Amino acid sequence: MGTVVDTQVDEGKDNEESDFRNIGASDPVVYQLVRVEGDGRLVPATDDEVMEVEHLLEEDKSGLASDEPTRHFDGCVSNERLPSKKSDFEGLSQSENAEADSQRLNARLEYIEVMLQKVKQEERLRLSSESLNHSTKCMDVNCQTSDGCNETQACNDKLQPENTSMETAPSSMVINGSCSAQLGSAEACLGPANEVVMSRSSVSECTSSKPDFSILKREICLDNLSIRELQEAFRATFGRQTSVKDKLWLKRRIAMGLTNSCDVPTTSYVIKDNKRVHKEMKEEPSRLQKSQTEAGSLSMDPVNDLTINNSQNLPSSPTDQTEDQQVYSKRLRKPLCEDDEKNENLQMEQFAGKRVRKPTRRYIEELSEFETRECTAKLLSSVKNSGHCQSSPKSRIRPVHDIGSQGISFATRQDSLGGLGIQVPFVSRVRRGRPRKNLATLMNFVDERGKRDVETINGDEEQYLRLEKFDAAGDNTDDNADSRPLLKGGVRRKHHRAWTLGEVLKLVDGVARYGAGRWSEIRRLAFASYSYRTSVDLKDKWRNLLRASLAHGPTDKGAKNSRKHASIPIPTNILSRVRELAEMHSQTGIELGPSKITGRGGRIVQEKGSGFL
DNA sequence: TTTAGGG
DNA sequence: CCCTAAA
Repeated sequence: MGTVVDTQVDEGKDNEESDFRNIGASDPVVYQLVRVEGDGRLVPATDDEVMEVEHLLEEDKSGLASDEPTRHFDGCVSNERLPSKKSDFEGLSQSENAEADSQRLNARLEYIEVMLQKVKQEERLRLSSESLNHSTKCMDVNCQTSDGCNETQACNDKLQPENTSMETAPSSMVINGSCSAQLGSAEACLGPANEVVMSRSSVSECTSSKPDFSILKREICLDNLSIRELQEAFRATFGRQTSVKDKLWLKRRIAMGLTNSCDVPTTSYVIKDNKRVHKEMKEEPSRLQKSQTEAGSLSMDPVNDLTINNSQNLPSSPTDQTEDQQVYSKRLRKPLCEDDEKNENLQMEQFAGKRVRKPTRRYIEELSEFETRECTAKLLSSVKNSGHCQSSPKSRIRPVHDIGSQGISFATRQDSLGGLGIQVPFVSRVRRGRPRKNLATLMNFVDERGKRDVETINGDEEQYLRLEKFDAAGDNTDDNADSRPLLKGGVRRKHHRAWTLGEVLKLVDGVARYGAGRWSEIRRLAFASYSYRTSVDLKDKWRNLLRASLAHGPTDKGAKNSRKHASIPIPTNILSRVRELAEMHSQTGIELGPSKITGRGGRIVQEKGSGFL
């Protein structure tokens, strides 16, 4: 048994790995102190490892332990990369520190324990009177399955990590079919450890004998707690009341508080270079292992670790699906009874996937505020997401289809939210305009030259640069202007594309040529290369130009670049030209009604031409 | 679909 | 930029 926890370190399995370590000021890998049975010493272990151990413990406890599990375990572990870091840990006397730490923790836990007990009681009474449905059921199931199912599935998960088509999904899925309840609950035991159990406490088991128990040997299975209990725990932990009713939130918070760390189990993904990288702190080892390599490259700094887990941005490729499946199955750990009406909130969990940062309590609390806001702000409703944070009954039933159903790919961008540099999903707006409807799917593959336009980097200079580019490159076919997938019901907004001087010029020219109002034509002819500008855009822009020109100086001399804010300071000359065109147009429009038509040939342009050009 | 306007 | 009414 004890051997199990053996944390071997492989410093630089591969370069990436080592880089990862070096770069990250803080280690993204979560360590838990695991008490090695036998000598009782504490050793740091990754969640994955703990997870492994858990199975064993579980078995032992249940007495059903057989050699098989162990065998699996060994196999798994040996294969794992065990990314534990020995050197960086807590200094030399890690075990000592650990001891002290865990003691403090224990104290707290005990307190909470008491509180919970109390609440439990009440809860029970209440429940009994209500003739519980799920919760009770769940718990029961939990008991029975915790031994057998658990390990079985766990092992399966590991044994066939790669093999994950719908059909071959881990046993859990299969089982799910026959008795979804069981499955869900079965995971409960594993779940706690992975999901929201405080680390740094000796690993203990979720006893099957006490399914109903949230507290087990220094470990609290928050998963099994009711909201109320969680709140209670929260209070115990933070010393203040909370009205939050979101279980996940509470659990996370509590876990954070107890562990005094932000390394609360949460899955997070990072999308990088069109590749989705998983950063799973407490997920299946094999997966973790795989992703870590990639993840490593991403974590240039702690901040990067604060990535939010969101769906993939690429069209679901086979691999993606596979991965999702896996994740999905893993996620099953969540007891059914948890789902409740909180599905929505569950998604918050993903945004809460912040890590690696000074785990001060203060931070934790602040974070909570932040998260809350953030979550509500963008409720990612992709099923997938919900699947990540927790499996909802629904998602459980239809794991894969969600990918397809959405058919939308997500991209992430660095969001400055809270200055945390969080990865948030790109919410894109499908252009209503005709141009790229169909391109949407292709967009992802289009190389993003146009992307450099990305949000006016630095205003003016950039603008001008672009102008030049425009002249040089002439046509930058970037159709994928907004390859930002749209969020389900979210606010979709077309990627804001600042107008470049070049565009403005073209527009003006176009107007001069074809006349204002013939936007579609202008667009077609003059903006052929700017697929992202629709006739409406042109129209709007023109309107703005006009407004600007008239505004700051019909006198012509008005302000040159009285624009202090964003966009391009449109050169006065252009503005005046605009105004002229406008005037001319109004004239021609009214008086030269017919000429307007002929204007095409006769070129009202001339007039304007004389003025400029 | 394209324009024109309001938001 | 978005959304819509009109054409």
